[in-house]
Amino acid sequence: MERKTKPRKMIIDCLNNLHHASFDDIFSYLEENNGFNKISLSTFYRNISFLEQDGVIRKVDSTISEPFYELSNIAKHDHFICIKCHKIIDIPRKNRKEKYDEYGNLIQEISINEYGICKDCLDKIKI
Amino acid sequence: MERKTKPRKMIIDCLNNLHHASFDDIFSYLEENNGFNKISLSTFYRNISFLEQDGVIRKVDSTISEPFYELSNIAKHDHFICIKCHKIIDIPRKNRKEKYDEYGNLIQEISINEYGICKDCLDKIKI
DNA sequence: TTTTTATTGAGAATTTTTCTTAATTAGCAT
DNA sequence: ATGCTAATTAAGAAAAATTCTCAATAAAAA
Repeated sequence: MERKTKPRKMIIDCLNNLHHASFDDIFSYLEENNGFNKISLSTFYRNISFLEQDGVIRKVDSTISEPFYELSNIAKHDHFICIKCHKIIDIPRKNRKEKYDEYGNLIQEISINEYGICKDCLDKIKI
Repeated sequence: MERKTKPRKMIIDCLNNLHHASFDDIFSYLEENNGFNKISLSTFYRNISFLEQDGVIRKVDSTISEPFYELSNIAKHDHFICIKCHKIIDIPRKNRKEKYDEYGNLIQEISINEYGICKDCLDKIKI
């Protein structure tokens, strides 16, 4: 049976706050928010994979930076990744359902990453 | 000055043949096609990053399997990845140019991975 | 509260990646 | 062709990342 342990709760807590966080981001968060108790690195590794296998969190790859994690209890969406500030913005996705492409392959899931310059960075440049 | 050394030529040779290959795939290829000479692991690591930095090869991430490499001297395209046989199929891409999204972010590049069941696997299931 | 058993923490063990250095070799000049 | 020079290699050492082991702990059930 799966138990709601402190490390697991803190990882979820972290992602509820940060929304997108790399492995190291999450680990730092746990260290900072765990008072004087230590969080064991091996426990951390174990739980990241555990939560990932379990479908609680989701790993997203990025060409320009570390892979990051997000909670998967939210609607599927695409990601805009700013090449200047590395901010990640969730982009709502139109409802896509399974369909066959023109070659006869059945597309069940699509993952889209958009790379570019976010509005904030554009504004800074213009000023 | 950059030299066309044997290891580098063989990596490119490998990708010319296999089109998509993981780190291990490429290393195995080099071992098998290098006669009695050994290829050093450190040299291999060095050259994979070298060729990647240099823009000769490109790394593509996949949720369901190891990241794979491909030559980058071919037109940009999307990828269909079969969740059954893990085959990767290049999908031609309509010409996409820079554009602003509805939030004011400038999209310069899009990476699309499609996951599903390829035609070959579908055919096998149907029979 | 007590019992049961999944989970933790700490460090050892393993695996992956990078670094170091003498020997080699690709490409240029002769 | 032959020799020169600097980039590159092979091999192993070193460092970094990940997994494993197991006694101690703590969540959930009784």
